[in-house]
Amino acid sequence: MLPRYEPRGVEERWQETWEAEGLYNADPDPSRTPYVDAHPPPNVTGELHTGHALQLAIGDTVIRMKRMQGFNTLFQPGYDHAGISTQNVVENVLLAEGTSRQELGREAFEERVWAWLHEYGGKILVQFRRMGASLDYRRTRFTMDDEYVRAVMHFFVHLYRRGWIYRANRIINWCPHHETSLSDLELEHHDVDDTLSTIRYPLADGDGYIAIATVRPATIPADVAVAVHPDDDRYTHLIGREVIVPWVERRVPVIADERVEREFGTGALKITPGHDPTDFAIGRDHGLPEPSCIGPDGRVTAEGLEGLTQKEAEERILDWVKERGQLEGRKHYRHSVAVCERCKTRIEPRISLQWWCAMDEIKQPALQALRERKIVFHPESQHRFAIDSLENAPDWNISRQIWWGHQIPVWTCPDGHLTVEEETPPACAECGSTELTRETDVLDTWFSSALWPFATLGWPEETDDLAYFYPGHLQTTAREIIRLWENRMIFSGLELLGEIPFSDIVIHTTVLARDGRRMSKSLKTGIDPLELIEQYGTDATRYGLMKNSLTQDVRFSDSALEEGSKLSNKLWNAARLIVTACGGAAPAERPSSLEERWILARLSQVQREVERLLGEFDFAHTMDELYHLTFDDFCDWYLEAIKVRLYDGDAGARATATAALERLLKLLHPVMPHVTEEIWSYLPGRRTRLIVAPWPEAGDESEAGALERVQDLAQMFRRSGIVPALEGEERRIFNAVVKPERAKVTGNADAERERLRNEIARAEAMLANDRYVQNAPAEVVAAEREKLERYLRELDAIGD
RNA sequence: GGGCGGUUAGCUCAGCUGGGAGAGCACCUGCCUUACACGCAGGGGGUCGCAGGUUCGAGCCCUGCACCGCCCACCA
Repeated sequence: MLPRYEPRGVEERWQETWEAEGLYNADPDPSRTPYVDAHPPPNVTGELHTGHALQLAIGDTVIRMKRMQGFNTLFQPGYDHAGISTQNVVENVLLAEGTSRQELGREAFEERVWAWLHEYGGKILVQFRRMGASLDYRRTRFTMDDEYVRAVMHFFVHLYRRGWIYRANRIINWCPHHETSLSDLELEHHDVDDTLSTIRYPLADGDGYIAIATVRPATIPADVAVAVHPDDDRYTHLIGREVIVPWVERRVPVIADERVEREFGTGALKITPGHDPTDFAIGRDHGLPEPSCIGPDGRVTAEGLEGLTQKEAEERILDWVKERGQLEGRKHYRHSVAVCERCKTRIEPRISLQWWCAMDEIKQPALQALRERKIVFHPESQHRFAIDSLENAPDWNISRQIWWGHQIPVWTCPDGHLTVEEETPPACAECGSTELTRETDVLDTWFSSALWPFATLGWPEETDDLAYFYPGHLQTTAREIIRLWENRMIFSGLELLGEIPFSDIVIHTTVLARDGRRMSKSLKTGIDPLELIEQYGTDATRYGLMKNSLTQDVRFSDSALEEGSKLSNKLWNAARLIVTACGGAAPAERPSSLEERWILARLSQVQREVERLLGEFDFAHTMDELYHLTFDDFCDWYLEAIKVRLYDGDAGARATATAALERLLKLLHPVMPHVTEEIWSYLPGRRTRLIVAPWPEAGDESEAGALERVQDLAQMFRRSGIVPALEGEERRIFNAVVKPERAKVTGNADAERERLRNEIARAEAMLANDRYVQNAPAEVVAAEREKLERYLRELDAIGD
């Protein structure tokens, strides 16, 4: 064993061994209790980032503890086809080749995607292995697997037959680059510098004008009205009259609607139902037409402006308006604008025929389960948010006009009858026509994600896996995914299987870049976990990531990983001492001395604490406990105290030391699996791998404080140089650890006496305060008295 | 514009139901003590964002303010 622990090589070796020996495998076994974490499937085109790494560390730590505790653990791996995202990647490849998906056609394009995926996709699972994640890789699922596709089709047909899926023409978010609809949740909002133009619309009867403010003059050709607030005195006399829309010179009415903000702009709003969500809502309520002047590609279609970009059309229209003296002014205006989260193209609100899933009924059981806390969020504060967002969830736009994904299983005959089946039907269900054409839209990626916890287990087939492993337990995810995914898994699970898919949701925090900004590829602020692993090792990276973050988003800091690195090295060297000194001493807890009873009690105490903390998914404090147990208690006190006895060949000390080390390794294994397994392999009499070794029984902890007095006096000795009056075992331990004959004292006795006298004076003053003694709880006062007595005794021990 | 979280040592963060301000890193001092110098021992350093209030006692509770971050949101 080398003096310095070197994770490189060791970690890969154990990762391969564990997997090869089948120790990650989970199979139904009625004699054991399952524990399941269906790990969030990353995008098939993705690469490991810090969020994944943290998520894996958290999930794997819990899974490893549960596995040692005897649960039949299933840590489910897989990846997601990520519709738009993947299509985007492959389209970029095509672009570089000078072609496009339109040129290839749909079938050839899909083949290209598959080909690309076979070559480059799914590599992220290789990176998952480097995090030491004990996923059952045999069970890797992909949301485009044949079985999974069948599950998605089944889900769609199920919802359709329930009457919850319908088709409707509504205004939706349209990405002109991908030429598809997007749900509200797939947008980002960016602040942009824009120009607000004030334009006069002349009254049709030639008597003055009404001025409106707009940031999008290019949509003027599709205006169908001008709206004002019903109580706006400036305009009430104009309601019901008509104005003339510039450029197209069409007469449209002035209407009244409360949704118009009187304070904004001129207080008059041009109504363009075809290109603005608010206008669309107002237009529907007033029964207005819904013309369009912008095509799916974002270019203008209005007469006289065909094929122009919106920018060009805007200039033409503004010139037109200016020539006629109708341009009242233009001013700088900064506001937030929706963009496609994938390509950052500005969203074009557009009326389009889409498939929807009605939410009213399907969400009710989920809301009830959440309100009854059958699912617990960690931290608790996210619980309210989950309920609120589900309560307010609008109908779900589930169709996308892209090519990569699950094609909607709806067929139409020439008469327009719809046939909805899981597999291609032979003929129209209504008229028997065999001339069927399939719906070209695909489903929203999250539609298939919603099935992850049970489609991975074979649903809709009634498999043994499903019966045994469903419902699961743990779910780890980021905050922004709650509405997109968590809520949808919950209502789908309840609807299809009648049970919640998991019991605990850990919302981990966002790790920010070193400078406090968000990690992002485009800003180049990202931190590559593989580089961290290269530098610190997997164990240290796991430790460092979990040490960070609890309630608030936290900046990435290397010092936490360095700490992890030190911990693994410290553990390694402690083991080296015990292994070399004890040789093949069989581990046995037979404490014959105070420090041995103490360390065993401390191990039990910390174990209970770790069990409690991990039960609450409090990872940062778990790291803290383990670090101090290892450094302060195990190494600096216990090992220092028994070192000499180990060298002297004391059989009891050797057996106990080996046993204590075993317990320490077990406590650390869930967090630092590799270094602990490596050390474990050096210990005598090994029967099983540590990964599947039984979690220890926490024992008696009554002597966990037994060394406190010696520790206090040792510190005092180092400050004052005065050897305290200690006897028996306490004297022996003091001499073994502190070595008075060799220790150089840095402080002095006078300073120590001074410190104690000050403490005594403070305590006496507190106890002399009547209001304190009368009002403070009795135990607080009693504790103060004890402290005073202790100070007096210590002062006595070093001589006044 | 809503909702949530934050503001504690030079840096990154802990401080559980109010009871003598903590950790790791960095810094200073002493030690190459035969497990580990990624070590051991000791130390310096903080009006706990600001202003009020409740209390015998406030980092923690209440009110107001100021910054910072995240999520959400149809003022064109």
